[in-house]
Amino acid sequence: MSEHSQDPQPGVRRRGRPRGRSSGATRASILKAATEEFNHSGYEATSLRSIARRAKVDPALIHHYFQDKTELFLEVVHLPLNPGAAFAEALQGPEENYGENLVRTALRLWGSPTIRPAATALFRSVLSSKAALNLIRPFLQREILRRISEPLQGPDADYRAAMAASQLVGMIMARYIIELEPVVAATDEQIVASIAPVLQWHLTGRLPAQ
Amino acid sequence: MSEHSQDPQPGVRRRGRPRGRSSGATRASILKAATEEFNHSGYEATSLRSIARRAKVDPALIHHYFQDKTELFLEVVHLPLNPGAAFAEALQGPEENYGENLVRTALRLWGSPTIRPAATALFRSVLSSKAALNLIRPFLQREILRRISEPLQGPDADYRAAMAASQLVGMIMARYIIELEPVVAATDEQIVASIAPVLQWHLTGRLPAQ
DNA sequence: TCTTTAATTCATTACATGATGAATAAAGGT
DNA sequence: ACCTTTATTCATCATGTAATGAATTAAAGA
Repeated sequence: MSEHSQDPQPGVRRRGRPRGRSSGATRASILKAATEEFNHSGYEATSLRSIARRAKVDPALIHHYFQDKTELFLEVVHLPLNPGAAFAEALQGPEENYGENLVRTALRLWGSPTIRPAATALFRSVLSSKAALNLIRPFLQREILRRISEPLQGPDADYRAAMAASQLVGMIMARYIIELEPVVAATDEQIVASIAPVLQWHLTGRLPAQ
Repeated sequence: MSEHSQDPQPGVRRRGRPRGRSSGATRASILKAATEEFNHSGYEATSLRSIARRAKVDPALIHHYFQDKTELFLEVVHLPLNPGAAFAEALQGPEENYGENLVRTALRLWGSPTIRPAATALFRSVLSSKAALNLIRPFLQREILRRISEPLQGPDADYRAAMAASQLVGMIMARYIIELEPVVAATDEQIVASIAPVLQWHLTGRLPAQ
């Protein structure tokens, strides 16, 4: 008889549409759970089931909202990410500010609690396989590096932009992916003080005027 | 009748021990195939079957030589890798050479065809999941960063060592993992010229004397 | 020559995964 | 009141995975 009682067993949802629940909420909670899981384990090692578990939802429900795993992943990383524009903006002012503007832009992007998990998820997943990397390398070249090298002059502008990017990427890795203690603990201003001159050096071959 | 003929069907090996084949050879070829696969796809996305396929061997044979997947992976990355000692050696001479010595050490390590695939395999696999990262972060702190910060003075030695490491890691990523065209094409000397002053700056807060 | 040991493939197990197609229950429109 | 749409779980499938235990063949040792 107790199975005919209608008290909702906690944690287990009854089959069928629940009372007064608007669609957007669970869809968003699936996206949130997916972001966290992809961020933690990368694309390959994340299973739809682990996402469903985290979102407290049946795995099949994910397929109701998203066609398949890759579509879900793309939505996770596409939503908040448009770094190209941000970096282009960083290179507006006078040349001697490029370095500082770039670090500050990166720190601002990764400082945002909506952008950071998506961005690190993308990082993790892309770095974990050559195949995934080949997919986004053109985007990287075109959308990021191109914009950085554009305002530079000289035949090796591409090389210098890439070297600057390498320091930026290294800093992001150290602080947000590897999470090296001293880099995590440092203030944004310390990071700027360390990194801006380096970017300036890579980009222009000169040091910032002090 | 043709199935009773004894001409060896090419590509398919007969069951049982083959003629005149010494153990070490296939074991080594499995290791080589594993290195390549782990390097290409990272730990998670690499299957024992894909390794077996590449080594032209039955999957079960892998278990004959290696207990399980993780043991195989550990052997792939443990064999050629002892970067701690190499970096410690780089910090022997006078302080004004630290930067240059460090880049050259990194370039030499990654230049070796036996070290490079194992090292990038480790990179890929470790970066792709927080769990894997937590496993080797202590090693990283103790074996690498500690050695870099040791000869430095000042209260923020750990921070400066970490920042230097961030530029090193960024360069390695750009050149060997992401494979940005201009960085791949650059000569070792160009890289040294770009990176050594940066490391020097991070480590000592000063630029190299020119 | 006989026996043991090693190298190999084959057959199978147990399980996780992504995906699909119901079934069920409520909401919303007519 | 009906019908359609939507949100949800359930049952199930096909596939791929790591792993294990034979079976088979040859080498090595006695």
